[in-house]
Amino acid sequence: MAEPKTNESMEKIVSLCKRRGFIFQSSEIYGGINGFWDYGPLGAELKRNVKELWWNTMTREREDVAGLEATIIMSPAIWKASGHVDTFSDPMCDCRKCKKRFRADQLCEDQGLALTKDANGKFIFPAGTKCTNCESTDLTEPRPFNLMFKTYVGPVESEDNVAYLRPETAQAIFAQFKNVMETARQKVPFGIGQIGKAFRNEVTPRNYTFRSREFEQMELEFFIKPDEAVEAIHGSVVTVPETGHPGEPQPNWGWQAWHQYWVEERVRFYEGIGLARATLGFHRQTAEELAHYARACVDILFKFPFSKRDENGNVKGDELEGVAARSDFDLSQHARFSGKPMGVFDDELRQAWGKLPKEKQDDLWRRYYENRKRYLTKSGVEAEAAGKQATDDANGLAKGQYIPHVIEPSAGVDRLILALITNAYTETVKTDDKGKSETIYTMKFHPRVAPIKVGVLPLLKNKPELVAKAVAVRDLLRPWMNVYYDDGGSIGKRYARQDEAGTPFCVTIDFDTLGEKPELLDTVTLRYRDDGKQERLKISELRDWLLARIR
RNA sequence: GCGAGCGUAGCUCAGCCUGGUAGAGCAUCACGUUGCCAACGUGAGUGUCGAGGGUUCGAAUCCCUUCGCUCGCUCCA
Repeated sequence: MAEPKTNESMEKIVSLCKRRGFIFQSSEIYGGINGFWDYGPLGAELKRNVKELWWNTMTREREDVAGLEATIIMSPAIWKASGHVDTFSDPMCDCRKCKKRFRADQLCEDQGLALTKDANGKFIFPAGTKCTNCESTDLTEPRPFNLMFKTYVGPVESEDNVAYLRPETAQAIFAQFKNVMETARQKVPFGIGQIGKAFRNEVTPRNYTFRSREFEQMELEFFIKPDEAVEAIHGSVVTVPETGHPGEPQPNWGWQAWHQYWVEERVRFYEGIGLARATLGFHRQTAEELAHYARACVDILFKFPFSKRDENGNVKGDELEGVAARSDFDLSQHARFSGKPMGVFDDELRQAWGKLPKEKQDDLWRRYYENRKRYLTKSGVEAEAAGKQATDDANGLAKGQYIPHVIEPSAGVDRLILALITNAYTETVKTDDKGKSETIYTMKFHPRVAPIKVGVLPLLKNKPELVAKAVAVRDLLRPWMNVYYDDGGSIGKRYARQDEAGTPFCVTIDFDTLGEKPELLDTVTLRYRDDGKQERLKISELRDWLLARIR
């Protein structure tokens, strides 16, 4: 296994990305804008390929997932229900003396004080508030940090028409859950997939494109039955080992099996586009890290050049994707805030329930009741109302009704692009006959994601027959894949150019193609990017040969 | 947001200390050449030296502000 690349190589990677047209800084001619990035010609192709592979794998090739493409600006009520309006606007302050940063409300609380607001809604520290680190009272005034981009719908800027650019794509899926389920004729368990832009006003965009303010997500919300329903129908809920792929989905899977299934499915996806398991890392969130409603969350990490080493010198990696088991929190929140029912009716559950012995019914009823009550209480519903609502919910379960739970594999496209780029980046030192050495760069992309699939090159450009034949081969392949034709400079230089672009195959039209050796008429030289090896292939077989390797 | 460092051609960088209106290598383009891995020849283009302001007869060079990048702190639901 290759050693994780170091931070020095990061600078060279950034430089190559610009030089070859993978990634540019946004608005560069005006001095740039922090946290925003553009994809150049090669980057745009790479990203399209990745998104298309995700879309195909997650939706088209599955019976149980449907797609969605929702708007970026949605009703602000969505962000109240999701909790983003509250958690994304903490007041922050800095200590001018020791330079530590605090959440202003927590800082006050730690000292038995309370943060207040003045008449204008500005946060005010109570007298005597000091830094808990160095005891200094020289604190900057508390400023609200809103991590959501704000705008106004309609031409008048007033508090009544504030809207936000979505900070994640997931909520649109929950909001359209019912519509999608009905029109796609799906039944739980099923999923809704979406690819789209999201925006976060990050405090510090860092590490090249890794943490950007505008970014793209590929998210699946996979809706499953609550474990109590599975147990009612199948007698028990099967659990699977916490490592390894659990195999094809089974009807008696509970959230734990589905969660493990999606973690492993996602790892397969990454392996399928060239990220070996050894380049990935995993982080299973601890009970303290988990949100109160979450059952589990496994982050899939990639070992970036900038990733930190732990005390043992091991690189853990940074997050590409989080696979979260989010219980029924999201749909429940939208049911409460919108007043619209988010539950589903499950005939199989209704019939199975009727055949259960009384003790089993009571046990399941009680457990479902407790879960619902815990959720409602945690969400601030007062005890009596929560008890009543939970009773209704548990009675609903007995009639075949429940709010689906959800497993959420949520991936960052731009982070994945950066992972693919750093993973592909390879330096080779080459020494020529005269002992002069130079470093050559190869982007070893998996053919499935490579921006250019094949370079088509006439051996010499001053031989019209070679050029004409090469143009014909280019036009033959063009409807099927991204082809790059190049006749500039020497053949070696053109190979090198394609190596830097990460083109997995080059096809050279030479004198044998024209029939200099009659038995080789209409064959071409096929050259591999990674080892420079060559073989001969008939032009008539070229298209299928390439398609088999790039799909 | 705080602190430190940096910003000169598409890329990597020299020049800045000790002010006198800009250079190298690579890359790019054209023509020629080239019988398979960055060959060669000739020619061409490119910078308001990140931006704005100040000091000065004169600023890439000194000072201030600002934007961007890197690192540390912080943040990352």
